[in-house]
Amino acid sequence: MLQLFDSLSAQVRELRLRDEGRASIYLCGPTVYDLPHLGHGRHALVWDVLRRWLVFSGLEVDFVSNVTDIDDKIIERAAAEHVSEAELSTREENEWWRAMAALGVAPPNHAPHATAYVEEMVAAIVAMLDSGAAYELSDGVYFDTSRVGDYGALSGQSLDSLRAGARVEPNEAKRSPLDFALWKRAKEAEPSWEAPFGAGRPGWHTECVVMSLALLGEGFDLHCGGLDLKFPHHENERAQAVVLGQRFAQHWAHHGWVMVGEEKMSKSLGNFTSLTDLLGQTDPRAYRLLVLRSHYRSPLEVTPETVADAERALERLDALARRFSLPALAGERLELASDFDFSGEAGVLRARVSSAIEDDLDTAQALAKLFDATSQANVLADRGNPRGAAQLARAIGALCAGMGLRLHASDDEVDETSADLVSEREAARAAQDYARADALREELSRRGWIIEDTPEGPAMRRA
RNA sequence: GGCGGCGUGGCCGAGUGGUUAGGCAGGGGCCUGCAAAGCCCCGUACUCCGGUUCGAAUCCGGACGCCGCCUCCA
Repeated sequence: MLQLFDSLSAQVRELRLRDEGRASIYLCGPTVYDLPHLGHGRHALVWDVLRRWLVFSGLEVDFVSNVTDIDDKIIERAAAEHVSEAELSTREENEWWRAMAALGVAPPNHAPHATAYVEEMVAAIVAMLDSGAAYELSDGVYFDTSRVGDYGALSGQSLDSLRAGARVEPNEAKRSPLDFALWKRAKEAEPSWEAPFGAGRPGWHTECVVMSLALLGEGFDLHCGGLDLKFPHHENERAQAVVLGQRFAQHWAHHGWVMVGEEKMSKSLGNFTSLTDLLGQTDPRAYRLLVLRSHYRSPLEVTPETVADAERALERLDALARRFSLPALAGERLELASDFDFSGEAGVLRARVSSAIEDDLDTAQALAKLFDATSQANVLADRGNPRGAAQLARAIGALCAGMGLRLHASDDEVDETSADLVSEREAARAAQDYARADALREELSRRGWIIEDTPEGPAMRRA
């Protein structure tokens, strides 16, 4: 079973499943007020890979990822654009799913919206008020962090040291600067929901704890998200679960940043590249490859150079797919190992890749094994073992698909004119008119085709 | 100030107490009409200073540099 770093115990340990054969995972999703950037892309890809691998390995996976569709940022942005909050969040959410689809990220089994769970959140807040873990101020309801003895456990800090580091809060009425809003009373013209403690909207931290428990139940297996969510967001979710008396996530996992030079990419720093921009000019699989070949907890540098590097690396795998005419493992369903033949060398490879991934999601190591196997398959084919080579190549394709990376054999439709040019070139070559043959290859190149002469004849692919 | 992380060959980027990471780029060769793809060979890295050890880039201590969280953030 998978060994995974757990942020709460601060060690790599086995991901234990509450229900045998079934994993329950919650991933904090986007607040939809702006375009997703490369950091969100990494976030989605890292956990998509984990999820796919579990499915590939034969587990049922309940994967829940929320959409925050009401929040201060949404209200601000909507006002600035003179559109309704709903209009803005719908638009941006569509953009999000478009980007996810382009990246090949499988949709969650559930994508709960904050606005659809307000009733449940109100009930939770009432319970916290009743138990004295929450208190009311003029502008809303706040959580009393002093009520949770081990507040800070997730971030490895004590209440005192957190308090010492807290910056001055605008709301001086809070009992502690660490206390956070469970409910914000509505100001003029803001979207709001009725509640016993006054009309308003839920705080962000309440949404995730309520929705994860509602959909996955108590003691679900894994809660994951970006490192920046560890504190305060996840800490606060956990604190609420504690005072609500509900068993919460049994394992916490956080992934690292996308870096721009020496800085974290973030919306606040304004140094971000939108996913839409990247996907417009790059094969999305190259970004997945880039993410896969670094460790999920390490910072990852994304520059035009590293992206181009990944594109060329991907080309090596695609070349393998072409050489062995690997079937396109397409389709919306997640791939299953049981659909493939992993006997012999293929099984050895599968074991290597599995043990790498199960070692705290060491996809870089897994990929290294796949590249080794790529050489191996090519060598086998070069040395007269086409069957062994093809079997290994199929395993490589399947294992890549298990991580969500689909290799492309060339299945480009060759248009009639180009096909004629290819025939002409073959004729020229047969007549040893190489000047003519090269001119035709040049012509095909201008038409966007790369032509390779193989023992089986000319092979065409899009440049 | 508190907490956490990082520093690897031209670039990206894993990992590890002694045995090849991997990719990309580069050089040489084979194959090819020439290419492409593929194969073979080549660089011999781990911030610095101490220490532990038969042996450390890997463990310990220190120094320097950098990053992040402590406020919204994947």
